[in-house]
Amino acid sequence: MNQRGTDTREQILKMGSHLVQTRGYSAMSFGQIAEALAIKPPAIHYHFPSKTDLGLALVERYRGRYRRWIDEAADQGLSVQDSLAGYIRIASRFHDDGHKVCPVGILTAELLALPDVLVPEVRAMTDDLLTWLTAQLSRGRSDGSLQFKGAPVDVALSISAALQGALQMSRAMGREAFDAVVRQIWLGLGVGTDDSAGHV
Amino acid sequence: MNQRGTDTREQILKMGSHLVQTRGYSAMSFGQIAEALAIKPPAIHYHFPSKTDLGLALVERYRGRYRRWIDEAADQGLSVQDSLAGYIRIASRFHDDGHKVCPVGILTAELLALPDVLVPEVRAMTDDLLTWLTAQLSRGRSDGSLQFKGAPVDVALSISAALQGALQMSRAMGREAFDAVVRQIWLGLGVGTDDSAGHV
DNA sequence: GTCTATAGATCGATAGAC
DNA sequence: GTCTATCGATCTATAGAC
Repeated sequence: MNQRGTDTREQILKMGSHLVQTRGYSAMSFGQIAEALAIKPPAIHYHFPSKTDLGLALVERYRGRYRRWIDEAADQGLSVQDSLAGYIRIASRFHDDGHKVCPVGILTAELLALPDVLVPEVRAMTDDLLTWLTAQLSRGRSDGSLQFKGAPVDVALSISAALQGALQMSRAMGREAFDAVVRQIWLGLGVGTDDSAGHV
Repeated sequence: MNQRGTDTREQILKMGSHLVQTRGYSAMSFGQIAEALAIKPPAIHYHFPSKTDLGLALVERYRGRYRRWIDEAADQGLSVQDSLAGYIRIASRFHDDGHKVCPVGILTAELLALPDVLVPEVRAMTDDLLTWLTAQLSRGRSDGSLQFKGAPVDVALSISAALQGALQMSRAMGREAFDAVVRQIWLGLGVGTDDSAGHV
């Protein structure tokens, strides 16, 4: 209820999310979060009893935000191409925002070092993403706005894997690497390279 | 020179490589390596003064092994398709060997948490991979064994990004996820789905 | 080459004052 | 809600015996 407290909890989540997407879950610590928020590490334990609890809250937060984004896109009645462009734009913004990577990418990369309770949550988050993307691809093939070979679920897997890998590799190879992968994604969907890739 | 010592150094590298590809560089520790090798942590410092030195040696090892693999493939005069199948098979074996991921994938995912001196080495390793793959794709397009849209370097980026992402995601979604991405890669290269994906 | 002993830092976590 | 104080574990690293 307390205004300050609620804000601190949110700031912890925000900083935790930032650290996960930049340094990874293993390299994220209460000390780093506390320093950034100008509080002491034990204060975090009041909001999240353990690091595992914080990790769980972060994954739930990612899932919630993603679900909200999906609902908004549905409410706006976006075309398949615009929906996909919006999805790709999220990844693009991750890169521009301090070379962040996809939460699914970093958390699956670290999966074997994560607390056990986090694993099913990461799986569910990945599943959310794939279910939505597969539905969009099916819709696009049906309405003729997309042309591609293979099963929609296979293409959804390929696109999300490529985007995650591209975000990670572009840290070493630069933004052009990410843009190149986006170009190939649109090419593979039979969509011209005009502005479909979506600029900011 | 000492036989035991040389062997220990090699075993450290082997275990370190395993830990990097399963848990990540941040989560890899001298303690874990020492325990697996039935030695004490300080013994590792004799072979590698610091964890950074071990990290550097591991990246050099990855690069060396990859270069050797490339040379062997070149010596055997493999076709483009067989070369690509071999490359994909490496990734496939990673997954089967304890759900390992691609070293480039995990190290770029953790790049912002790595010691500075490791960054250019990871970049060079990534560049090695892309240079070879781009050359293979160009050769395949020239000799007519591959058909694809876009620049060879863009396709190389897309394929390697997709494979890295697929290895990571398949930890959460199972091997079928990896196989699906491999199918789409071959489809995108205009190659039938016969045995080109390479079994084992 | 590997050991014991030890240092110093950081980590996640708890108790209890305020 | 946040603090100080403190704990035990783990981590990287060094010194010196064997």
